[in-house]
Amino acid sequence: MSAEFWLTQLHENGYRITGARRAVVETVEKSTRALTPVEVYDMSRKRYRALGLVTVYRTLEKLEELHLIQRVHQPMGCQAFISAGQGHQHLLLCKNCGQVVFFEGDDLESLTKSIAKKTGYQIQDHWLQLFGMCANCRTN
Amino acid sequence: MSAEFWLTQLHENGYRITGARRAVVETVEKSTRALTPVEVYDMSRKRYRALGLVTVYRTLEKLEELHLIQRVHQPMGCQAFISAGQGHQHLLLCKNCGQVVFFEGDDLESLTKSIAKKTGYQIQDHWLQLFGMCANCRTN
DNA sequence: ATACTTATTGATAATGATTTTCATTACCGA
DNA sequence: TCGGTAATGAAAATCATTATCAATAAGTAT
Repeated sequence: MSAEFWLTQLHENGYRITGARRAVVETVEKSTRALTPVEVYDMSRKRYRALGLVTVYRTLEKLEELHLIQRVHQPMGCQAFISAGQGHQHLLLCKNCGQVVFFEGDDLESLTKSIAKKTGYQIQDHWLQLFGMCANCRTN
Repeated sequence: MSAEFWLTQLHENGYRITGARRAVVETVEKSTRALTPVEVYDMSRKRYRALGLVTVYRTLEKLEELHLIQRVHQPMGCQAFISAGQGHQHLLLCKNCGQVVFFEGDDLESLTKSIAKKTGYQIQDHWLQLFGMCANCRTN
C-alpha cells in the first residue's frame, strides 16, 4: 500500500490526479494515527500550499468510497480517518498518543451464533476496537 | 432501571429535579433505540412543552457523566444516545429500525492476550458492537 | 505539441450542530 | 414560607460540514 497505489485507484475509478489530491493522499496514507479533516488540511498544506479545506473533505469522501481509508470511532467523536486495513482487520488504538495498529484473527463466530439465537437477530457485521497504551507511551 | 432511579441518581449527585429533566429522562429511559439530541427534544416536548433544546444537551451531558446513558456509534455518526447497559454489556443494533438489544458474555480474553503480546500494547478496554436485522424487520 | 471538454478547484456563502451568555425562573433545604 | 442559587430558555456565538459558482487545469483527442 503506497500513495502511488491510492492515486492509481483514484485514476482507475475515473477521478483525476491533481496536486491537491496528491498532497492529501500522501498525508493520510503515511499516517499511523487517525486524522481529522482539519489535521489532514494542516499537514497537507505543507506539501501543497494552495489546498482548500473543502477539497480535503471531498478527497476524504472519495478515498472512503474506494475503501482506501476508514472512519475511526473514538470516545470523543468519530470524525477521524485512517488508512483502511486489508481484509477483515480491526483497530487497536493507543489512548495516549493515538497510534493505531491493525490486527486480525478475532473469532466471534460462536459469540454471534449464540447472540443470534438468543435475540432472533440475523447478525451481519461487527465492530471491534481495542484501546490501550502502546509500548512507547507506557515507558515514558 | 426506571426513570425514578435516574432522577434519584441525579438528585444524589447534587442536581435538582426539574420538569425539563423529568421529561428528558422519561423519554430516554424508555427508548429502545438510540436517540439524537433533536429526537430527544421533539419527543420530550410532548411531555413538557416549554423544554429548550439547550436543556436537552445539558441533561444528556449529565446523564452520560453519571453513566446512565451511553453514546452509540453508527456508520453515519455517533451523536445518538441510549440507556447504558449494566456492567459489561455490548450492543446489537438493527440496521433497519435501529432497535437496540444488549448482550453480554463476550470472551475476548484470549484474543486481547495474544494481541497484547504481538503489539506490545497494554490493552485496557474493548469496544464491540454487532449489527444485523431484528426478527421483526426480517419478516416484514 | 495544442486545443478542448469537463472534472476539479478554492473562496464564499449557507447550513446544521453544539456551546456560550445572560437575565429570569423555580427547586429545595432551612 | 423564604432565600440562595442551580437550572432554564432565548438569542447569539462558535465550530464543523455542505452547497454554490466562476476560474482553473487534467487528460484526451487532434
